[in-house]
Amino acid sequence: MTDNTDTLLKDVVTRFAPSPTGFLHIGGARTALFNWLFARAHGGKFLLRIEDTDRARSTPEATEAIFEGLRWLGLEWDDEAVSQFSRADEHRAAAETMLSNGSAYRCYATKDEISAAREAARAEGRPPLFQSPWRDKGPEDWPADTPYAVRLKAPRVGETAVEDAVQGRVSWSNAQLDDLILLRSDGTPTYMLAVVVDDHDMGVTHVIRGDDHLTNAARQTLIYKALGWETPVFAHIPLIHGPDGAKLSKRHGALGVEAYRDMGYLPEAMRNYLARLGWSHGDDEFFTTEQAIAWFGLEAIGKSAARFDFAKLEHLNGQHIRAADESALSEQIESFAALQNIESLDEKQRAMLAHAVPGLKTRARTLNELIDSTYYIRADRPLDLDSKAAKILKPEARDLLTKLTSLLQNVTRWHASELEDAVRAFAENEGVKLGKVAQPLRAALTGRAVSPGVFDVMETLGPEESLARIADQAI
RNA sequence: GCGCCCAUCGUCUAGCGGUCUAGGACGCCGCCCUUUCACGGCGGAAACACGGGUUCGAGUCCCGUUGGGCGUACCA
Repeated sequence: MTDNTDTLLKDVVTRFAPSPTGFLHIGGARTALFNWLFARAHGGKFLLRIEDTDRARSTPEATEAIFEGLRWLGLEWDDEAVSQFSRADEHRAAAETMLSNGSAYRCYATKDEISAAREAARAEGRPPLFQSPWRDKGPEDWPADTPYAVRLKAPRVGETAVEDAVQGRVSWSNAQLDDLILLRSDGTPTYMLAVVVDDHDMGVTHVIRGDDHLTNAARQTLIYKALGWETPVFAHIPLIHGPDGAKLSKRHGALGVEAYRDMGYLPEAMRNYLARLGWSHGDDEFFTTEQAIAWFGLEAIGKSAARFDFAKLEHLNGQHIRAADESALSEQIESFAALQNIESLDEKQRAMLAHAVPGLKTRARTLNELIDSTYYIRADRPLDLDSKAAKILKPEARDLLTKLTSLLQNVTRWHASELEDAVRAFAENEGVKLGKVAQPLRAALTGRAVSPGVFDVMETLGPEESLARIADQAI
């Protein structure tokens, strides 16, 4: 049983259609996630289409970055990714159909004429539309050997409405919608045409995208009508803004998803955080991807833009780190370290890591912090002490360590609890607080003033290494 | 300019006319736990943008104002 009221939807097909002009940014990732979640929630398909019709700006590197970003996020798409550019023939054929059924026409207007008309309209406070004089012309009027664009013959009266699954019914007076270009004068299809033809041919049932496309939905509805096709369900989701409420810019969140990977965020945490941005399921904040799939529905998507908040992402990431399976987390730590060109662990250290992970993971919010906290495992003797650790190891502290050594050598079972008993007894004997000996121990053992419990650290390190490190600092 | 959309704590949000002296989460503050740092637990400060309606009753419906966002290309 799920919360989805529309589970009976058959054969759901969603798609993510980025243009390969840069990395996969956070807004795109969220759009992809919603499409993926919706498809998975209904047992449908999640398709990927690369909108590469702008040849000048599209690059194969960007396409690869999008693939990689999606894979890292765990948003596997079904079927092969479609290149929109490769479908230009189909787009042109659709334009021909419209030309022949009278819903499109040849327009010979020049760029200058068009912009002059728009300027004039704007100056008079009218909608800045270009009303082509070629709209009602016939073959007898067409100039010979002159390139022309193909325009949609959009209705000039009445209104066009979009029944949007998240925005509700939104309508425009047709006087606001102009005769958009279908085919450029060089014969190449425009985005507006290509999207409609591709979504139709790919069998897309639900178009879930950013609400910056809302007006396009109205324009595209006109094209669907001209072609005699049924429109898909539209769902325009609110945009993500930067922390200052303005558009995401490079300064804050407009980073590629690989940047988040490099900052040490877990894919499952990203999915959780991104899903929660604009969508909600009651008071649930922390959830698994399986739960998100079970709960996801278009009706629970809000209408207002959300700001990206790193602090909350970090908190959620910490929660996912804590919830992560420990052996899987150990592997993630190692591959993340490799990514950062950190020397890989030897067998002994790997065993230590496995032993230490439970104590480490409650202390880290990112993989970076986790790696940092493994310093004492990867460090070679003698350890580099950070400034706080050096401060702790005053002469009297070193003196205590020296006294402690023989006692430690006699501990029969090298386990945290026995070690704790021994050290506590020692502190009591010396008439000092436990902290007076625990802190120097920590500094000697880890080179830091902060670490998991010292007795756990000693257990992880084992007697030989522990005693050696203590000896390094003892007097 | 024209069109469209949005508006609950600093942030993400719950709320779908009465159960709201507005709930949760992040962040912040305090206390507890404690060998450090975290984790965890407990408590606190913190919001219905404003003005009109409608209604017995409005955070919830309507209108306006203000603020913000998006669109307005032979880009996608």
